[in-house]
Amino acid sequence: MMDDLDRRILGALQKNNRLSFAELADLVGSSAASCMRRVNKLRSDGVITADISLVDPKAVGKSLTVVVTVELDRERLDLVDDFKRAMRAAKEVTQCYMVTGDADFVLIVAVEDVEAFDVFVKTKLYTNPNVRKFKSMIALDRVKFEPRTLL
Amino acid sequence: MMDDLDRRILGALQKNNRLSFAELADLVGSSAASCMRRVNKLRSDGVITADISLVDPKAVGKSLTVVVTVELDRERLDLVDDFKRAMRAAKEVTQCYMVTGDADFVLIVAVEDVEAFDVFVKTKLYTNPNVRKFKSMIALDRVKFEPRTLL
DNA sequence: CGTGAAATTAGTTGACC
DNA sequence: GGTCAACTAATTTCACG
Repeated sequence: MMDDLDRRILGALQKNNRLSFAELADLVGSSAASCMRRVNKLRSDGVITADISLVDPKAVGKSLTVVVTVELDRERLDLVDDFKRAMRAAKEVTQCYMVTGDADFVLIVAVEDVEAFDVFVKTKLYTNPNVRKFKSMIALDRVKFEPRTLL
Repeated sequence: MMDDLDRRILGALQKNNRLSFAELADLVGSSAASCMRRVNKLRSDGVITADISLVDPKAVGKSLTVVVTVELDRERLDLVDDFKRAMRAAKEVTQCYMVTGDADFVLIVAVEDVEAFDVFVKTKLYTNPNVRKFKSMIALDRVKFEPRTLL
């Protein structure tokens, strides 16, 4: 299973995955060889799901982030699955959570501008017969974005 | 500024940043040298904000994701800044958006379990005098998580 | 699990078209 | 911007303790 050293390694790689194994070993207090073995295993085991660059949305013209809460008409299992599929396929949707509470789904939508958001709403939400209502909250500030899962 | 080749490079690196420049060049239809120059510039220009590993939350015991909407008491600028600072400092908060609409802030909180979420709520929200109310929506399914900013 | 050494591959720099 | 060559640094494999 996973020990504390693995957790420290994951903590470091979630901040920076371009460290050399020597640098990583230094950070977590181990040896480069051990770090390499562990990191490779973490990748093949699917603990590390991807290694990616994060891009500043504004720098690439996606200056509008919108948080959308969605209520489905009724929560029949096949309708829910349909909606999930649609959200996975929607390029504007960077994150989608199925939730309990006031809403059924929460979306994080990244688009160029309000026109592009309008297009998204009209083509992906209004046209979906399962969507009963939705609320849009436009992000004024992306205060924090650290897609980490442990410290 | 940024041309189409830069955008293709960013698109590729947002899926996988462990490609060699030769592989990257192949993918985007350019040369390794050109890719290296561009990627280094994209990093130094802050277009690429970070290079990180994504970790499966369940694999490391953070099986609970909660979307929290927060309303502040009044939106005085100093209070807003205080709240932002607190959220940036809160290890449980992986994302924080300041928004318009029904809420003032939307948080994505990642914790081990409901007890840990309870601790978060009590120490970071209830004790904050600026927080008027908040609503928690527990994620039943992390349908999509692609922290990309362009396709 | 850690070390060190050898082989391989990738990153980096500079000269050139 | 592309190509090539040369150098440096990192990854990978292996033998060993």
